[in-house]
Amino acid sequence: MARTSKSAGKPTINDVARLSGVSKKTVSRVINRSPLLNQTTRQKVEQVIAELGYVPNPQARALALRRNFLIGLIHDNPNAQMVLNFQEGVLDAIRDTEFALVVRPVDRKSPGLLADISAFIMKQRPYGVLILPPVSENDAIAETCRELGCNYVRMGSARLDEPAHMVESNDRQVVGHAIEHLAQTGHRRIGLITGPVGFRSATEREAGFDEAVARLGLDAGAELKAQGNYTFESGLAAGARLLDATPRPTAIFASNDEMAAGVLHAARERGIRVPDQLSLVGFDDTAIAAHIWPPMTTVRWPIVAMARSAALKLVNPEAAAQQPSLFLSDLIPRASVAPPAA
Amino acid sequence: MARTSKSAGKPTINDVARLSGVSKKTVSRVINRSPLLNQTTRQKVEQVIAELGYVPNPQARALALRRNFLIGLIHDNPNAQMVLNFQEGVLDAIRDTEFALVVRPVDRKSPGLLADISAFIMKQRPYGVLILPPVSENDAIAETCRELGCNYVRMGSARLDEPAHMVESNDRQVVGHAIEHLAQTGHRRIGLITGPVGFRSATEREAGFDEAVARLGLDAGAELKAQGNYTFESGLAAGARLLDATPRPTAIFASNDEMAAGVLHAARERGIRVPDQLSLVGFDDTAIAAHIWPPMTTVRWPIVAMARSAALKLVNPEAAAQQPSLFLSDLIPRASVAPPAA
DNA sequence: TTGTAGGCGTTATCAT
DNA sequence: ATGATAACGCCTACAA
Repeated sequence: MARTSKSAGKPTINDVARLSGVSKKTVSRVINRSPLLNQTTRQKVEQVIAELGYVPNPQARALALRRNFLIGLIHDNPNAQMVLNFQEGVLDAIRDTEFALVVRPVDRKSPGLLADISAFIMKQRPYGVLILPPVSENDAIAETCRELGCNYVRMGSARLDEPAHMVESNDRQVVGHAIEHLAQTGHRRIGLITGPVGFRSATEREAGFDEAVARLGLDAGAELKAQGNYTFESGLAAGARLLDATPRPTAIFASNDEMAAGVLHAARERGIRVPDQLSLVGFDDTAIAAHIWPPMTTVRWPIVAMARSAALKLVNPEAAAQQPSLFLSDLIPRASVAPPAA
Repeated sequence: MARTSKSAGKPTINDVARLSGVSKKTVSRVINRSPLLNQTTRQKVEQVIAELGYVPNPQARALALRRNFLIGLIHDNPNAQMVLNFQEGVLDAIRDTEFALVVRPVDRKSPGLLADISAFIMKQRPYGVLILPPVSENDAIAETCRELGCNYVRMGSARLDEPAHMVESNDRQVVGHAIEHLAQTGHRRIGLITGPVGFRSATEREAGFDEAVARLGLDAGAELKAQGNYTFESGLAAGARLLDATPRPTAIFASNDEMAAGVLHAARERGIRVPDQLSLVGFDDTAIAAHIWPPMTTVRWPIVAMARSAALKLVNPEAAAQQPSLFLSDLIPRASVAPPAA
């Protein structure tokens, strides 16, 4: 049987129209669920669509509608699991829609960063973009999006933008909880390993630490802080500095898990047992946190939920207003925290 | 000044044509680098393009050319770092082209897997798709791609398809190297933790193990093998089984790093010191391998290079023939291997 | 070397 | 409730 007139290629709206004896526009109405449509007509067309296995051409739609259905994901590889979890959440939000997710890794240290992102937006003309930390903290990128008329949502450790353009976590507060947890376990001398200078996540976490230390009246002092940059090696070095001090802290909060793993190594090199002689708390709940020894207490962002919400803000303007912009992180207690040695 | 005639919206090919006093077609030729073009004309048009900031609309191009410039990445989250490294490699290959990378996570255990992938291909009509293990091992997916006329390249632990559709690693061989390395260090009783049944990577790694054990005349026997499924927990359980046997192996090869980390825990629970009393080798070189204690000897796929090559096979048919399909993995020696206790 | 006419598959406008 | 016609922005065929 003649499936389509021109036997080659995928069936088009014309094939459907001809075979169901209606006009293209009517088929288009069926596709787009126009309310003013005779039920009989609709069913007839839907049947032909099913028989033919017709699927609308997204490029043609994009051209006619003057907007496409691609969501861009811009990131500079914060950590692999975060990016993947985020992708999962976005996919969850756009499942069974015509949207697709286009990834765009960038290099935040490249001088061409803005040009790179501009080129991406101009070339692909995404429906909107989602921006992950740490590049999300760069206001110039948001400004570029606005100039190009590209909608965007940023993910970050604090409110960097209007709620419509943000999904944020409460880093400051949750780090406070982590410090409280350590204090309740008996620690009064707690060290901090900070994140890299210029990262909002780093300053938020440090602020949460400082506020909690002050609030709880814990030991304070510059010798209890060491600068890190979110890498394992920096955690190793910073941990060494903290652990070689006298008196040394009985607990350390590292601003991410990689650095916490570095601290763990530093402790082991010195024969300091965790958690007996040193308690340790990380941040991110990466795979490493659960799989090192001892399993590490850490903080987890609800990344999938944040991603889902971020995608909805972009895709579904009506639902967007209902979406929260603040998401609460959780402290995940594991075995790296114990009362300090007597 | 009048930037474009209809002041609204992005400039189109018509704007460029009008302002440079040539026809659309000529502009089109400039865009597409047609060789038969007067130099003067070309420069004039290029200047107008630059002034206007004109960027061709990819949707319109896609429609006219009857193919778009999206590359699909289909995966079932093997491990986060692998996916991200792969994305990086692909982006590297398509940098400064009009291609973009669309990610499509799938659930290999879902009964709707094939339907899901079909829907993706029919809806997005990608230029081609890249498929990561373990879903890449599913021949039905490749068959679906072929039926839908969608080009594809699979990544895997062995040759699953024609070279044009494959980038593969030499798992079997490199596991052999790993076992040789252990044997040269003095081990003769080596345990294996296998990957999940039905995974080609698992069978390849096991085959490499078996072949090496036979070739080197090492201890063999069912009690030296334990079934895992690539998770930390399965490594913990399988490691327990191996370590509770008498005599116990002096070294264990785990078919991935997560399981190796589990073995490390199992050893620690039993007071067995690594590497003094037990040597350990993993596979994948995930972040955890380098950051646990002791840093773990493991095997690394050249994922970025594989991804780059896979993308080129898809995108650049001329260069595709030059692309290798076999990529050699490396053994990364760290501190988890030492001579067996005397 | 360049231009004209027509088409890619869809949607919007304005009829009927 | 449905249809004819004209976009959308680009490319191919053919003509000049």
